[in-house]
Amino acid sequence: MTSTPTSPPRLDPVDALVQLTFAVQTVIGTVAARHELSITQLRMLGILRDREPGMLELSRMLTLEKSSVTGLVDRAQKRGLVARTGADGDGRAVHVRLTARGRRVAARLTEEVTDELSALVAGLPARDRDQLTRIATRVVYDRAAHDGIDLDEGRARA
Amino acid sequence: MTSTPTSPPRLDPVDALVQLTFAVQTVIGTVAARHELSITQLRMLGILRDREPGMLELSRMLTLEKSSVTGLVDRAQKRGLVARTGADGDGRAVHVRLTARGRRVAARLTEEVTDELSALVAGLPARDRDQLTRIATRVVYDRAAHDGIDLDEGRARA
DNA sequence: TATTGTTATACTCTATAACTATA
DNA sequence: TATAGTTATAGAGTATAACAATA
Repeated sequence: MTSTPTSPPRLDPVDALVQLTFAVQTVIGTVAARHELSITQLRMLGILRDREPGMLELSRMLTLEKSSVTGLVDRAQKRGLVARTGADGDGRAVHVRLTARGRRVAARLTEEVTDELSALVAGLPARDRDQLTRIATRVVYDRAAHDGIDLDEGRARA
Repeated sequence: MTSTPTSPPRLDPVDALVQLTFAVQTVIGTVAARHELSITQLRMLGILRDREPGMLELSRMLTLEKSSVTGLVDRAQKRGLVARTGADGDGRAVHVRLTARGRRVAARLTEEVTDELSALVAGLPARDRDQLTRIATRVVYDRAAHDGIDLDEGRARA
């Protein structure tokens, strides 16, 4: 033991970030499982809240192969959460959108994740919570810019 | 567009945390995939760096069913990364430990994750990186305490 | 009886490769 | 030819339930 009982714990920067991530993933996974959904399905529903992407577009957003997305959408569709719509002018393209039921489920998931993540950071001083949000936002935007992705692209509204 | 070009983006606190998490998971997943490992296998190897837990203990640390861990350890064992050792006094218990090869792989994974996560936060001012580490550490320790888990329990050394 | 671990079974998730249909 | 999407196939990951062995 090199630390005294009162010294604040100090994790390795990488460990801290990784373990924070696993904690958040566990929270999200628990919420998803409560609705018999996987984290991937939850992510997809989250994405579809304000977009109606094509399959390929969706695969890029989820960082998955298009064939994986076929199965993902198949299963969500079978459960009445999403629908495929034959698109605009392109006879090949298919767009994916939430059904009314999917929208209700997505809203509920958002609520529950918000509640549980709020609980996760409830022990932090308000100032630290703000810092965390600010810093996380910056990392996310920096990364998106680095990857040439516009986070607001294709959204229904800003 | 409600924001001016120069206003810093401001995500919803929950979105920011969730998206940061997905970004980190993507980084970890990429490193793992490079070695043909899943994130779960990577996590397990990380845990085993300084512990030799029983199967049940391991399942708790990974938040998985014990039967899931059986398969996980089976596959890692088949690849020569871990070994099962019949334990101390208890004839039922099995302990899991890294092989020499597993240890080398774990070290390499740690290195690569460190490099890539460093890149992820490289755009942040040093002060923000420190804040992120401090806040993440606190969340992780708070959560562990909340769940009655001692993060240093069972470790070879502090 | 309770605990530790494995086995049997059934899904979901994922990728690769080959395919269909449209552009 | 190129692009959007699906199908076929195979393996990993996961849970539930039933089981074996030890405590």
